[in-house]
Amino acid sequence: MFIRAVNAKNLRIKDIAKLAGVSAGTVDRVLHDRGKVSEKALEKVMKVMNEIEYKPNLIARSLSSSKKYRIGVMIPNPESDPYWAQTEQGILQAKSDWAQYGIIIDSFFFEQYNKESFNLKTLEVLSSKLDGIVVAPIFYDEALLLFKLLENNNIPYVLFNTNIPVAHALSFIGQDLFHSGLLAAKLLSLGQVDGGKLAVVHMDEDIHNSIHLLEKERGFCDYFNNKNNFHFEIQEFNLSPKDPHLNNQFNNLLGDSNLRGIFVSTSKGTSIVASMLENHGKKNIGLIGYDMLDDNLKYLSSGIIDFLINQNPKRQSFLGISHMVNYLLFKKLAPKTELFPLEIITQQNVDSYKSSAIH
Amino acid sequence: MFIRAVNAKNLRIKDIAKLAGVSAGTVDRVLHDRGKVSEKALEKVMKVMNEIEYKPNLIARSLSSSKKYRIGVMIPNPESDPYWAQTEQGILQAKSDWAQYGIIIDSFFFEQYNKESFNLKTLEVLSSKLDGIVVAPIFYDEALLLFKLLENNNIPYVLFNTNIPVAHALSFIGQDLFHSGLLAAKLLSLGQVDGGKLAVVHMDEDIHNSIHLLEKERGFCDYFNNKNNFHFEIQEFNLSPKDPHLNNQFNNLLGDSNLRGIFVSTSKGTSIVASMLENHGKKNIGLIGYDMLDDNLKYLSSGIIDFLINQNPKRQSFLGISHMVNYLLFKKLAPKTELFPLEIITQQNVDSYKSSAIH
DNA sequence: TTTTATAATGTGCACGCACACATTTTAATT
DNA sequence: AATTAAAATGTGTGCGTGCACATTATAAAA
Repeated sequence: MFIRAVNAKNLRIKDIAKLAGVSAGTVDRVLHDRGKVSEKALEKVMKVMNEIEYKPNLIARSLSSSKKYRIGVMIPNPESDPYWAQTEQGILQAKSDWAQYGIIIDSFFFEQYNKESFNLKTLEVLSSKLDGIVVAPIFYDEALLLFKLLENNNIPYVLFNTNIPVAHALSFIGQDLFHSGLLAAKLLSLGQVDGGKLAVVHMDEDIHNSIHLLEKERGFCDYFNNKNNFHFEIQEFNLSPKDPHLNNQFNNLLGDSNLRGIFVSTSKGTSIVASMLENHGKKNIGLIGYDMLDDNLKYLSSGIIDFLINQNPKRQSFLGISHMVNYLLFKKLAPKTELFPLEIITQQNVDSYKSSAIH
Repeated sequence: MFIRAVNAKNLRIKDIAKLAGVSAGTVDRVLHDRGKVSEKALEKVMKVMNEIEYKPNLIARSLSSSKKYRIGVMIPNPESDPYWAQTEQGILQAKSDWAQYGIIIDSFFFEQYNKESFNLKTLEVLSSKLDGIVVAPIFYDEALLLFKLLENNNIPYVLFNTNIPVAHALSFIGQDLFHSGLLAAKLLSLGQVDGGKLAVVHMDEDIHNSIHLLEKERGFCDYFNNKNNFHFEIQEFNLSPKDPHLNNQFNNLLGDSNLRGIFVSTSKGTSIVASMLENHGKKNIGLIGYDMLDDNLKYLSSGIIDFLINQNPKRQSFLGISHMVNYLLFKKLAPKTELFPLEIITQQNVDSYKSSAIH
């Protein structure tokens, strides 16, 4: 028969102090490990702490400290790409949501295809005296430099969109790209009775710098390697939207009468390929791409795009910032990696996603 | 050239008082419409309020009032159905999340197929002096009675799972069931080249009381009505898991060599049908059902179930409670209806959903 | 023992708001 | 003009923490 504070509720620091026979100040020092506590006192407080499950009142805590935190967010210029425009939506949402908690959010836009601009922004960020950074580290080496500098200055940071596992980030928010490609393969092969040719299209300025796109391709191919009942030939295309020969390359690709389906690894590329398909009047070629951008939705509803995989850029940035806020404000640690579900968007459920407030 | 408090930030009640030339008490009375304010003072305060966009510090507010709110949650007994067990997970999550904010959550379980038990719980809830109710109102008439009583006692309530639009609920959380059925139809017809028979199976004790299941069926049929290139015959089956003739009825259904696919409208029914299919060794019949219950996931990974539509019971209850908390604690109004996206679960993305912390 | 440095402990205020209560102003009545 | 009631306004305290600062105990040196 032991006595236990089962219903232990609402015990304040003051109560702990009384129970331990010390002052609130001493309890505070123990709680925050500030030192200057005798062994005897420490023991007494610890004993009470173990008996009573103390849960600090987070509201009181954040009111008391009521520090104004500044968070910096680094993403590619949202004006240059609708994908990043959606990311910015999440930032703006977070901004207004957290404003009342004294959180100030500053955005830093670099150029999507210009590594040097990332370095420039890194310097800007460093000199801005921020309390935390949330960043989409799309340039590997440049990001490593950023991380090193942040760590030197003891500034916590959160990653999203692109994972860099060697970083000491508080958290990463994004998707499992291998499985993303795998899923695309499955969806593209649905309803395909006999084999043929499938194309993987990367529409990016610099594919060799984009490990994440290749990861999607790897997943895509993996699906067919494990299904020996399917007989598909898979071909990779690296296209650049600025390439003057783009049209020729497409003619090449779409001219193949064996072509059964196309998987596009980027959101912006998806609508470009869709428009090409539309122009060529090819309606019987499957098309899978990424994200609920306006252009993509248009082609989805007209049936040219069959499926979209939603990467949820808006929610990624929003959650990244929220994790940082929770860390700064409430000292709550976010999960080290938070992988978003691979959401499948099709004509029939697209509206349910569009209207959903939780996205 | 007008002067505007654009950067209006962090203005406290005290500041408004000073600006308006009154005391903080007067501002407080205006803010909360407590009366006892002269016209002159009211005008002065209002003028300042309009110039400066006052945003109360919600943290300070909730600390100050620091009332202990009690919320009641009514759902069917989670032990009788894994779907409701997941719902309970959301309740438990909310319970631990909000505990530190002084929110107390009490659960009230009624019997899934017993309307009278709902009435009994209604009385219990009423006598429990709760500050808000979150309920899955699966019995229409009985729920109306509950609502009436709650309204008489000025107790706010939130609905989830089943919508009852005539209620004056703060909010409803759930899905658009018509589109849910529509989506099921699309997915089931994927890869079906020629026609055949499709079955809609309702596995419920009392289908006539379950308008929501019929809504799914309506959506399902609607898909084929709009696609005259498909030639499917659709047949409806109302089965009860307790029916002694269940096996016979299944033999009847599965014996039909024209059967191409089955759509099951409930989560529990999905695994039951799946097990029957497995027993009959029918692997070429498409199967679509609901929710990521353990049994369903087993059949999904073995390929008997092709797709699951995720209703997200856990998140529904969690969000329902969160809406109530935000209303009580911060006076924040939730959207009148919050429709969850129709999430498509398949072998290839199921893991990304299972590991996702945001679900 | 007295002095002095240092470690340990305790006290009090601010954070912004809500609400109770005290005080002052106004108007009505004698 | 004096009294009184009511209306309007102002003041102060608590909510639980965090943190700065004041105070006390302890031990070492004189």
